[in-house]
Amino acid sequence: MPRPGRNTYSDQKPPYSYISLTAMAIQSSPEKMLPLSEIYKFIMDRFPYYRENTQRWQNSLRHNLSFNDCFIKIPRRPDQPGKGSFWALHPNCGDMFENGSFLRRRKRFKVMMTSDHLAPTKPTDAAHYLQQQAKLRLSALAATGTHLPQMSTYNLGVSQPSTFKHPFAIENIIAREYKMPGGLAFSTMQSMSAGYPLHNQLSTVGTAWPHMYSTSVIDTAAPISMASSDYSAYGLPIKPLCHGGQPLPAIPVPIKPTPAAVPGLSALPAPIPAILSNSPSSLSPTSPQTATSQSSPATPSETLTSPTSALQSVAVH
DNA sequence: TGCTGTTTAAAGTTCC
DNA sequence: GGAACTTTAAACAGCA
Repeated sequence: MPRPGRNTYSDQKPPYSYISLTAMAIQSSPEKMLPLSEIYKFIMDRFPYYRENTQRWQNSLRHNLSFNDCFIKIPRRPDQPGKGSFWALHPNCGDMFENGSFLRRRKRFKVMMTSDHLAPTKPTDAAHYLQQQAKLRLSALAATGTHLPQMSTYNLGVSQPSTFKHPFAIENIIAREYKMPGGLAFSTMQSMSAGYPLHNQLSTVGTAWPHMYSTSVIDTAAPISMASSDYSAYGLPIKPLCHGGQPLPAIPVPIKPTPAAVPGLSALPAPIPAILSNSPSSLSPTSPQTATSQSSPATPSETLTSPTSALQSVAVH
């Protein structure tokens, strides 16, 4: 494995797996779905490390898209000509990274075939479901007078008109707790919800994640619409995560039962596992080793802790 | 022709 | 130490 150079911070390899990078890109789009080329673009825009050896990592990324059930291929509509399909996140893949490490998932997301005829059980059903959701998002945004660019020229900034805060939304990935040397932790999300300016935290971000291109930090400084009333203690949303009130087709399946796993859970539609899985205990700091293992030795400021998964569903009807 | 998508294989890394 | 997961490489087919 090639290691990023140490002389420059910005070209360090980000502590994210291709899965999380892809999820970030998808979540950054208003429709929560992107063509492959836009996923490439998102990653290269934000992580200079990935502006080199593009053939290598793009091949890996395509492999991940095809191989992992958490990504769903959505065919283009006739009015969306272009190459390739759109890619979306499976609605229930939100807690894949519940251990706080975006470098490695604790459990793999697997689509379960259920007998529930009300739930879309096949990937094609999920794709159709997501396509409908994308339409609804656009309709809702259009109703509020929000202009959306063409799909091919998506605004890849983090300030999206949608209020949906998926765990993979880049603002959520950035807005996580930082474990300070000595065990002191502070929550960027708490600061944000408390109305604190982001400046101090952002400077921390710039130090902690130097691999992230500076413009993305600037992007993060853009006003993030996040009503503090939407979040309870621990930064968890009060509003339930729902997908049009429909049961969701799949849940993340641990390969091995974990202590946190509830027996028989796989048989449930589990509409809000992403929230439930982010219990306060799961928000406790985890080893920073995971997040920095592939980069040069971590500095104290590079220690990462678990994300604050602030989920908020977009209001669509 | 180049991009996209799928599949297989192998090696490396991390977790339990 | 084994299992699970990630990364990388490669081959191949389909499509715009």
